[in-house]
Amino acid sequence: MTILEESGVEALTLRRVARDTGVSQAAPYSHFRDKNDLITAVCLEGTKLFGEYMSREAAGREGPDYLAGLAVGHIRFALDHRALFRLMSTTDISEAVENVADAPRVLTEGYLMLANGLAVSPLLHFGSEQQQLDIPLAWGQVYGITNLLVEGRITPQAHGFDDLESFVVALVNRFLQNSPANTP
Amino acid sequence: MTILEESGVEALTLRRVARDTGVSQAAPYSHFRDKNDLITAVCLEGTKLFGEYMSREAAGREGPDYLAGLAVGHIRFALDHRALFRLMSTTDISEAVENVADAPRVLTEGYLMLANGLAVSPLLHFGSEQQQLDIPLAWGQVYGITNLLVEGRITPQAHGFDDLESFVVALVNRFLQNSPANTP
DNA sequence: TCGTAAATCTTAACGTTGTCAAGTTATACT
DNA sequence: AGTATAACTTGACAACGTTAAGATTTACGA
Repeated sequence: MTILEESGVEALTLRRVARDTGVSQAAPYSHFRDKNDLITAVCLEGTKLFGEYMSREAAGREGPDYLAGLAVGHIRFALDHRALFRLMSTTDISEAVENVADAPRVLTEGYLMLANGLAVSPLLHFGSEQQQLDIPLAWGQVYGITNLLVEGRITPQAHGFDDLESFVVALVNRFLQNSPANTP
Repeated sequence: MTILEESGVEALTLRRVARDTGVSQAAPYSHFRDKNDLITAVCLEGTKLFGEYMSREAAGREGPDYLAGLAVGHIRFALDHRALFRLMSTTDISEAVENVADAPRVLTEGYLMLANGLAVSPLLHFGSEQQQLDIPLAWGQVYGITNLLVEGRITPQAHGFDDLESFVVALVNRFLQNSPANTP
């Protein structure tokens, strides 16, 4: 995970890991089935860190603020660990999670934490049959903004904001402002 | 681009391209500076196709429907060409675009077409100073939903829809329903 | 028409990677 | 004490990106 952030994805190689550990080229094969297994393990680590980011930002907040905190944590994690986030976005760890002891904990952290946060947010206290659409909608909103920021396709500066924090907060407020719970 | 869709990204190799063309291993270096140059070229091709998808779906529509068409085209392209979409999402083609003759055309197609579509959509006819936030918000919404669908993290079935089309239409309608232009 | 310059291709080689096979050491348990 | 299991080593293979040196084709002006 250190390699990933210092040298990028293309440097995350089995031989490099072995070299950095001061061990021989084929040694990692005693710990990982193949390279994909290494990547999966890194992604599982990332999932925990991801959950920590979101928990930290959302802690102590309530209602819409809780949701905003999750979004800020989501985006901050992605920007602090771009390569890891990209890797996690395109890696299927579902079959690996089934073989992990603390699978439920891993699952409730990370992405599903956002879904859980949505489930208890005032965004859904509206009673419409369309309300279940708000879960993928809000999830996709955060996920999409995160991706656009990570890939540099949008920037706070291009929209008249000095720092990331204020930009994200403005976006979240604008998003929540549009939600049916706040426009009855 | 055919290789990409039939065998995935890891199969998109200079040597494979040479082999499939019936030419020798180093021949591609007469046409591409390096592998990254190959990828960039493929992404440029993809950008045109991307624009065609969105144009096709949005053609003949107006107002909110135009925006919905763009979204459907966006998502349909990504699902029809997953590997290509993923590659395009994580490739910076900005410096390549500057050296291409029809740069403006390429730019207005693809991602920026969505932004342009937003600029003329009723979503922004509200006069608020926050309106400029709606561009990244709507862009991120479509982009995020697309990613979640491509990576299989959400499915139409999981939300009670039979096919993709109806699911996307419902999402877009729900999204537009929440926009300030429609909740004055 | 001929010759030259550019574009395109070929072969050969280098270093790096993922992966496997065989054998070695160390650790732990009966 | 002996053995099984885990962790490691060396060595090798094919495939990849990339470069160098040279051959071939093509186009085009003298």
